[in-house]
Amino acid sequence: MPELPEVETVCRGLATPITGRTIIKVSISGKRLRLPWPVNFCHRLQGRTIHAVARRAKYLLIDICQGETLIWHLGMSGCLRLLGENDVTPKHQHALLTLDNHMNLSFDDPRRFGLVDLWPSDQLTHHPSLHALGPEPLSESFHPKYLQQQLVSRRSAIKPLLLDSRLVAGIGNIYANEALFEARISPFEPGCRLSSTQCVRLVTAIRDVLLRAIEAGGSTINDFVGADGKPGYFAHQFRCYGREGAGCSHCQQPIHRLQQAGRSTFYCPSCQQQ
DNA sequence: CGGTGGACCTGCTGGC
DNA sequence: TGCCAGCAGGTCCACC
Repeated sequence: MPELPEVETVCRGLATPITGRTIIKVSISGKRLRLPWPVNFCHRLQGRTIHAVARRAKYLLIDICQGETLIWHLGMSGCLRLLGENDVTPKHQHALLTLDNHMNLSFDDPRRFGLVDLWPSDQLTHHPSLHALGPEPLSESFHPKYLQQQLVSRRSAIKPLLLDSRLVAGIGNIYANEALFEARISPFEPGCRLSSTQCVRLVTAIRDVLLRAIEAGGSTINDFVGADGKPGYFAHQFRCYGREGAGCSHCQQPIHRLQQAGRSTFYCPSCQQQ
């Protein structure tokens, strides 16, 4: 579910309502997520005031003052949202943070691929999950020349390369497919064979697709909702992802689907030729 | 070193 | 209706 635009949607949705609030009570399911729960997690959060909410790649960073930051990853199926006192408890809720205005920050994650960690704020770049991340795709450091430099020695196909967070952080399967479609580049093209023109088109397409998705509040496929519980609407704008057999919006030829490095790749064989 | 495939989990869908 | 296979937005690790 959550790729960069979905995490950005959650981040923006949480920032105003929770910044400045104090955590008065914490409970967890105790079920293991991708990492074990931090030692004394509940106790360490109680009484702390939320100072800021930010995003890095697909990680939410919640600064809880006194020099510590909550690192929160939603995995494949995680939802982090605000619930009122009378809202129904989600079926797979693993953490509940009660704030001093009696709102509850609820983390629900059926597949338990999510990650929660507590880390010194001034050491965030050394966190094992954050230290090797490449540039943010919406930042100025992700530009066509950078991309081409990174690809010059990479012989594998461009699609799986876009999912490598060391090269560029936060692009997932949906937006890799959509960006390559928009740039009219074959997902099977070896990275090192992309021309500088193609790199320009690809960087532009990645930015465009991500920005349009953020504007639409992310993509809801089965269950994604923002911090306010509302779904995202970008799935309505998918041009290739999940559209196997449907007509390409440019040439009307059917969209194909293949497995590539274990993940589904959707593409138009006519518009995205090698 | 670079690339692939499996593992981690649960839930949904479609076919029989 | 019920069972089963296949699939899913992410990341890490072992293996070639």
